[in-house]
Amino acid sequence: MKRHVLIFGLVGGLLIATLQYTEYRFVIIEHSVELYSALVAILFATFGIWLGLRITRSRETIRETVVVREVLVPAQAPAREPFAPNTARQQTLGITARELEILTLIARGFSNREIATQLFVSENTVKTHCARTFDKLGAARRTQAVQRGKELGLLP
Amino acid sequence: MKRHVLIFGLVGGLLIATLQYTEYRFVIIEHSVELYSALVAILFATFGIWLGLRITRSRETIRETVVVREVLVPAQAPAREPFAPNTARQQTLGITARELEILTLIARGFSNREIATQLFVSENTVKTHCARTFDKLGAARRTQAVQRGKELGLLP
DNA sequence: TGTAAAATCATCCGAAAGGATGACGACATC
DNA sequence: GATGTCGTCATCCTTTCGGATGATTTTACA
Repeated sequence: MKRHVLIFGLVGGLLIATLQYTEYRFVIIEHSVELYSALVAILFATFGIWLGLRITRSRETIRETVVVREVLVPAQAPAREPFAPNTARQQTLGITARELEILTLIARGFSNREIATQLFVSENTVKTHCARTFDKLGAARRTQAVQRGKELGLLP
Repeated sequence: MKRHVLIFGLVGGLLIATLQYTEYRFVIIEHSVELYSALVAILFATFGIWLGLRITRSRETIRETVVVREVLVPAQAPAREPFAPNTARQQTLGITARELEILTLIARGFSNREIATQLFVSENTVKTHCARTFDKLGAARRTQAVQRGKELGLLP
């Protein structure tokens, strides 16, 4: 709620500031009353809409809790057929087998250190592979690399 | 909620009062009406956008879950496209809608900062949600959380 | 109206991850 | 033998993550 006031105040302040800045270039106009009325109208129209949406929202939450019961179905991962990575794409991207191997381990949620232990290499090596892979995939983070890998068919 | 109305009205009234007060210190030009209108339009457009985003955000999560339930009824059908998160598992794990929302964004490869920007919250908040989600999933890293989420049918 | 759950935000601190860069050996190929 | 690729390892530095903890606000509900 503090934010509401803050933002409102900000908008107001901005308006005032702008008006003050342009002070010398403006004169009072004859229709200012109508203008202000319009402003107030807009303000309260928006406010009304906001209020309306807010009220109707509480009803939908009730409907939600009613329906909750009828579903308890697990509905889970279908039997996964052996995954075949897209080797063509891998080659066009210039991703080596080792890099894909490490990307797979990243996707399984391992840290660099854990990967290094599993592959019997140093953590620095893993990081190098990571950096190269991220570069080839255009990723900045490992989660992004995993996502890209799945999109490109490199990962299951 | 009643307090919202009060404060909104108060701030609004204050804004109007300020505008009326400064009215006497302004000068006019020929196109002031257009400029004025444009200014007000821009301001309230911005305000409206913020408002709209805020509203849709709150109810989106709710509506989402409702739709999801209807889709989930035909259960074990493999039709892959419309993904239905495993709500039962989500509830047994105590993962809230917001947490799942953030987990989804993590899976898409966004950083905490990016997620914070998208959801209009602070990075600290995202981190809090992350920590809670990781705890509930028994994950130590975000990649691991994503992996667990997919295993449990929370993510596509 | 009071309460409990969610969501929000913050700060401190250490660990993990990432960027940039250089280097070295194994191996294949031309 | 020169060249190129790949895998390996390192250092320095910055950014991002994650853990722990406390606080306030919002929302739903009894």
